[in-house]
Amino acid sequence: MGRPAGVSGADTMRTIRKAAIARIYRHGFEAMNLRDLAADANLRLGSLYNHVPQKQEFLASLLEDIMLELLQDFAQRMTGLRDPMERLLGFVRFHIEWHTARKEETFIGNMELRSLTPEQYRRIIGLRKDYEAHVRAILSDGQKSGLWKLDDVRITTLALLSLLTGISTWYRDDGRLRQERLIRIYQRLARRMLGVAG
Amino acid sequence: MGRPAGVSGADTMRTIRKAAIARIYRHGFEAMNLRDLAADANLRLGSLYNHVPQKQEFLASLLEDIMLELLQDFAQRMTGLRDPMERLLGFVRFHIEWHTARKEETFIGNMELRSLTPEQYRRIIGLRKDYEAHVRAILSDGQKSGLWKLDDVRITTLALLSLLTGISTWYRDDGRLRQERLIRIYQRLARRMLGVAG
Amino acid sequence: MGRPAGVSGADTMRTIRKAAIARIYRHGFEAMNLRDLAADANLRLGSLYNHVPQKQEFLASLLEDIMLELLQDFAQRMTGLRDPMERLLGFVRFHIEWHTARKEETFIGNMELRSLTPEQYRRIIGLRKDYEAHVRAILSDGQKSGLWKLDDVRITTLALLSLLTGISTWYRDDGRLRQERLIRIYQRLARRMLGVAG
Amino acid sequence: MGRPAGVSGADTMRTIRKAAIARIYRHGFEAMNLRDLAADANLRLGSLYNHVPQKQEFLASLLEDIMLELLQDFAQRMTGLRDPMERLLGFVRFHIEWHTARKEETFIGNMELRSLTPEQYRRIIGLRKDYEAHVRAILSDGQKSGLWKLDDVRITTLALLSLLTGISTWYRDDGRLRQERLIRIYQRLARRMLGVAG
DNA sequence: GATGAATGAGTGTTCATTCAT
DNA sequence: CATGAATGAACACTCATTCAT
Repeated sequence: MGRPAGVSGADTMRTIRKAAIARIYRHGFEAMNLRDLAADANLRLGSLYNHVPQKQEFLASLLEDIMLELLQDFAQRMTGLRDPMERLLGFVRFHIEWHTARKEETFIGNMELRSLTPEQYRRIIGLRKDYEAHVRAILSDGQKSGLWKLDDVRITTLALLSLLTGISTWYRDDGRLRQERLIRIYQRLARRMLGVAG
Repeated sequence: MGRPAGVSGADTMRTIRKAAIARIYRHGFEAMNLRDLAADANLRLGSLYNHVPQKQEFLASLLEDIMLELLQDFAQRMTGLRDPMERLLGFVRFHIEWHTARKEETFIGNMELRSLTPEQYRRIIGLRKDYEAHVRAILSDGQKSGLWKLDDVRITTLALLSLLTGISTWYRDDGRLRQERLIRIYQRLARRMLGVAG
Repeated sequence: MGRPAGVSGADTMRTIRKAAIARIYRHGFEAMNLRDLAADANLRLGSLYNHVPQKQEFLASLLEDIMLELLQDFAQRMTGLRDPMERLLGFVRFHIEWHTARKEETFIGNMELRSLTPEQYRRIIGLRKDYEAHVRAILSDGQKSGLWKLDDVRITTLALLSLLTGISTWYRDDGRLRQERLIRIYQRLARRMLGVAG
Repeated sequence: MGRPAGVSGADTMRTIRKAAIARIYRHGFEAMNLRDLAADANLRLGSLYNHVPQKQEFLASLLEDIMLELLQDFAQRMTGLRDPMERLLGFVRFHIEWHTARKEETFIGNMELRSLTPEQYRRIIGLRKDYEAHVRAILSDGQKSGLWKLDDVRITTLALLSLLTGISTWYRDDGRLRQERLIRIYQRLARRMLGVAG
């Protein structure tokens, strides 16, 4: 009943988060019950609460972490890129790589916002807006420097994000398209959409 | 107690469906409880079952109806259009009009598939594929007739659908953009994305 | 599973309240679990919630009803009595009769105040103060009319109430003292305590 | 982690008991959870068990200690008093002093008996009876020596105890009455109640 | 002696579903 | 058709207790 040998809290936590993401991805947050989640982490239900506060707050922290990681990885990838075109292509590549490698995370990051309390919703949606703002900055800079001429930068940002994020709804690792090819196709679609010869 | 004057069964049914769609839209199917739904239709919980089968089957029928209406409206709108470019622009207009006018329906049509049983899932997803096939046919025909030259028709179909459907995640009736302008912008984005001068 | 023949909601409610009072009396509110309470009323746990809102709110409503009944019965009994001495003796009789006939109710009415939320506490304690005020009025009137001469009316009120209410902690229906004799003894103690020859 | 400097086991124990008494006083034994209790003593839950046996047994030992202290302090105070009247007044003073100085202890000593196991109950209630017996002896001796003439010594003992113990339900250290005055008032009430001119 | 972690047995509460009236 | 009431299965969450470290 006490602590088994060689078990660290941080490890357990990681296992729980992974399992939660998988479960939420498959059937949604509401449909995930904590008994099963505990079982995934080789715990009894009660033990889960040594790691997780409340189901509801757990979701928020999960989504927040996902968004923070996304932002951080994005920042790192964009480091050093100046030219808007270069940044555009870099962004497309990054977004697809992230959204295919972290398919489950991004999916629930988009779907489960409605399961948040209003307060939590504001917290997470803020991070989302940050990401959006970075993308908008790229389009805006390209617009200013005459690289492309858009009807509406704001709308085009949202359109571009929808276009790319949509991938996560059908992408399968074992699908017929190698990821590299997928990136090339979407980079071209993006360039064209902005009216740059592709 | 008998039926209150002036209330017909079909009306009640419509009220229930509307209320269900609104509730599912806001917080998801799992989070909709039937007592509240009944209240929306001015019924007590027990009475709901005079109109609705099982919660689960109710969802399936809701989604099916939505998809059938979408397909039917689409077919009607496309009638008489031959030229792929004309069809493309018509489709963009139709899709946006439908997805903004029926924002809640389309949203749950995309989100709640995972709440279906496998059997129901197959049933509904089939209709979805039909819609997709119609769109793919447009792109394919344009490709054959040399109107545009796409890397991958299948992928581009999905991309186009994501692009357009994404609108329903942020569109607000009272937003700054009139719908007509939105359609124009997206028609241009679509044309450009296919590599047709916009 | 539906409603059994000949069962009325009001009857069930009465049964539940009675059972709850008995259970709370014996082991306290916290120790009363709703599964057992339901069983006392021949219900399954879920059915209890057709009659009871929340455990917490149920307690408050129980205590409130007890206090309201006490006040009402008190008012009725005091009707027509003017002379402070008559009222004093009438009050002693009433209080003992009520607190022995309704031993369980009064006991939990005194004990379970601490299980209330602050809000509920204020609600109930207000009624209690009303009862106290009625008793104080008797002592005060007697003081004014020179029937007795007390050091402190307020304190004596509390003392008198403690004196009488204490009975409910040891009184047993099958005890050696007939109730009538008990009343006589306490009436004498009360008169004496106020300094009136007994 | 080792023991922090300057903290002895006995101190910790005292802190825990104090905290327990305060918590039980406020919301009852059942409502006191050990995690919070540990926190009060600056401990984590697990560490509590280095000091405290079982929750249940802890309560019994708490109540027993309280009763033992009461008895011991009572015996000490009564030492040397012979005359029943002197003993009566001495008892009233002692009881009030103890029950106001140790308000929390006496309160839970009266309230939490029902949370004991039958075995523990017998153990504690025995001590209570001892105290009662001492008080009864005073009344009985006074009766024999003709100091007062009571209808029923046993009942009057209980009445006297209720009268005095009731103070602990409303007494506040910062209240309007100085303790000395309170004692005088109650000594008078007691004398009068026994029919001795006050 | 202190701590983090695990555990099992509850415990209140929700909810879809059924059915006599 | 509407309704009140019953039911079982689930569910999130709590808590006393234990024990390797």
